[in-house]
Amino acid sequence: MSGYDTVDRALLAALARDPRATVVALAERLGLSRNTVQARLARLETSGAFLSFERSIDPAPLGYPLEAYVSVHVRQRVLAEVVDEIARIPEVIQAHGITGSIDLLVRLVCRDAHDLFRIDREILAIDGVERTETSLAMGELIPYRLLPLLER
Amino acid sequence: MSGYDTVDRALLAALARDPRATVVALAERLGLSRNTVQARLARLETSGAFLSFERSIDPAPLGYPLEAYVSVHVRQRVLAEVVDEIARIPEVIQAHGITGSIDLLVRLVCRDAHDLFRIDREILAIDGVERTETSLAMGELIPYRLLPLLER
DNA sequence: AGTCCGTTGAGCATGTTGCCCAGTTTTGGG
DNA sequence: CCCAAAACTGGGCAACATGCTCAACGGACT
Repeated sequence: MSGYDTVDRALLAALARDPRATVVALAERLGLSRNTVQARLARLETSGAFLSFERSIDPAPLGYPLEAYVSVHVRQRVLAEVVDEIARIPEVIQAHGITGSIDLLVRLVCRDAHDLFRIDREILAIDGVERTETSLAMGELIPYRLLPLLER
Repeated sequence: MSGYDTVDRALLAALARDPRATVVALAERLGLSRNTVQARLARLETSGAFLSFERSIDPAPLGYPLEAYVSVHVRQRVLAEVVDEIARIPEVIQAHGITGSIDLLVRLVCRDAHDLFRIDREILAIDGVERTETSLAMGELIPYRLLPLLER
């Protein structure tokens, strides 16, 4: 299942470098035939190698320049319900269940600090939420990247 | 600068729903002329509305099914150096400087729990790192999304 | 030997892209 | 209120990429 061979990784790396690259361009860059690249790309696509395109849209120009992580402690029994409630908040863009003392790590974007407080209160008001801990992301010190992993 | 009008947001939403949609398809879906859509798309692109394509590549099939967040406490003076060192670890896919007691929130992927421990030790060994707190992401309870924000 | 799989080169119809232009509508400032 | 700038529209066009098919070649494995 996990089996990507060297060619697949090279293809993904080339794509990561230049997402707009045409199939023919990728083919000659990798020294492969256009047919091969097309087949492999199709296989990668259907095998689910690509995530939603939403991840590539920058929330900042939309008016949400700030990103924050909110750790949410939840009464275990009602975790599912709490998640449902949190999912209703549009500013929440992702949430992970995590190990450790914290139950939920919620990732959200907001317009400003005031906005963040509002959303935080909204989460706190949810039944089953015991405590939250909000951390404002000040800067992306290491910008999202996958190339180091692809190039190994 | 932040100014996206209704049409831009609709365009982005349509794109988020169907990333492979052709320009003509988007045009008729929005009831606009192909020329307009093409112009707006070009403007969005050059204005930096889109982030790197790497974000749309799933690390899991690459052999890294696990994701983890590591909170890193750093001696303030050497923050930059610590970030440089952490950036050398290929499994690190992102890092934010955040407010609160924690200095650095590092996001990484790994092959398994053993792998995670190894990387954690690697971070701990960096000069200037005082303490780390590792949380394994158990599941994406709310999958990454931007549509709720686009649709308002 | 025989079979399967990935690759290659070729070809072809179709659709999309990127660009041009002129005319019309909408927008915002004076 | 009017004018000018900006945005939108419809049309057209050449170049190109796509998706698909086919036959042929090599390597790996039974």
